[in-house]
Amino acid sequence: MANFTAATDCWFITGATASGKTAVAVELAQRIDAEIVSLDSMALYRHMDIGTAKPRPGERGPIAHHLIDVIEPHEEYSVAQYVAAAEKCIHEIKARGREVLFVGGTPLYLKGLLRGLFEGPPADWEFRHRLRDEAQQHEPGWLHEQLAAVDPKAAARLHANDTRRLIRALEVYEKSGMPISQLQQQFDRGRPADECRVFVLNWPRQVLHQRINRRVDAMFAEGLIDEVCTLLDKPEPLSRTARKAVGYREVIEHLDGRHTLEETVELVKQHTRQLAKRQNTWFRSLEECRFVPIHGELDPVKYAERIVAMTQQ
RNA sequence: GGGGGGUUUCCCGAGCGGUCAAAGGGGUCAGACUGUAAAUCUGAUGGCAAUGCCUUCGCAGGUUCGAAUCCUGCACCCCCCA
Repeated sequence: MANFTAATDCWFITGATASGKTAVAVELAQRIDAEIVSLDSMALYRHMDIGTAKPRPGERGPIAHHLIDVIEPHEEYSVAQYVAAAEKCIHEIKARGREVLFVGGTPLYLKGLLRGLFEGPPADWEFRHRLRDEAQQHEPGWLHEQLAAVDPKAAARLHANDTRRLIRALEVYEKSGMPISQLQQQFDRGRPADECRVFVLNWPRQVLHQRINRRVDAMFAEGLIDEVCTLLDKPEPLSRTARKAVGYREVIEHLDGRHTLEETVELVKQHTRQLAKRQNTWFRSLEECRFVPIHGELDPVKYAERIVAMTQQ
């Protein structure tokens, strides 16, 4: 049985990084009388503008945007916080009588909205660090064995090297007394694409790569390096998420003297392509997604209208 | 001109007579992913009619039952002396 969530009847425009989501979304929002909610784990951060390709005020048109610039670069965040914040947005926007249009390329957040999250304990970083340190004292498969003892079903799904997920599974068991495998069952069931409005802008791979390359060059031209310097000058250190964002991580390494500027630009392009690839793996795996093939130059009006038409068939 | 080091599979780089289609890393391809997700983890990666066959370690020869590994010559690159 498919599950219903607050986002079940919302609209979504997603797709790999640099696929032109913002432009299409602004056109679509005007046609369906929607407000936009960002579906992007990095646009949440204030002061990270260039490297996240955050839609600038000028690109947002007359449309209200939500969940952009809501946390500081030193703050940590989580899917659960995101989903909670997004559901609040949904209720408020609906109360104003408008449609809700999610726009962005963070597939985990997408899945969380579409299928809901299980009620679990929040992250306990002290616990995680302790477990991680303890694991390092033991043989490589130790964490996996620990989990297999309390939650064999979860252990069977996780690779012995998947430290992060093994630790979270143990954390859930420790805090709630329940095996994570028992709590997280709703996530496997999706809804058929034609019952949803989840649209994935889908470019031929080579063209997407060209768009990525051009965008990365533009980011450097617009001052990505200065933006990173400003972030590093802040009294609070960057959060682990912010620090590892594509574009930021490489520039930090460059400022550290690890790569030349030229190498850095190339690395950012390469890592952005890899990100796009992983995003597409997600979209292929989610039955809710409908792919919108893009040909030639992106014409936002044309594709916004095409998407509206797709929902009227 | 003399002496020394080097040339390895897409890239970097180990290998220094058999167990080598060749470690490791990168890239690429594919997959996973529920409180870090632009993160993290996994698998594949010379070719093929594929429990085997064929091609590959700068080029051409040679030694050997057997060579990426030893010898000879040639080409290119680097370093030192002149």
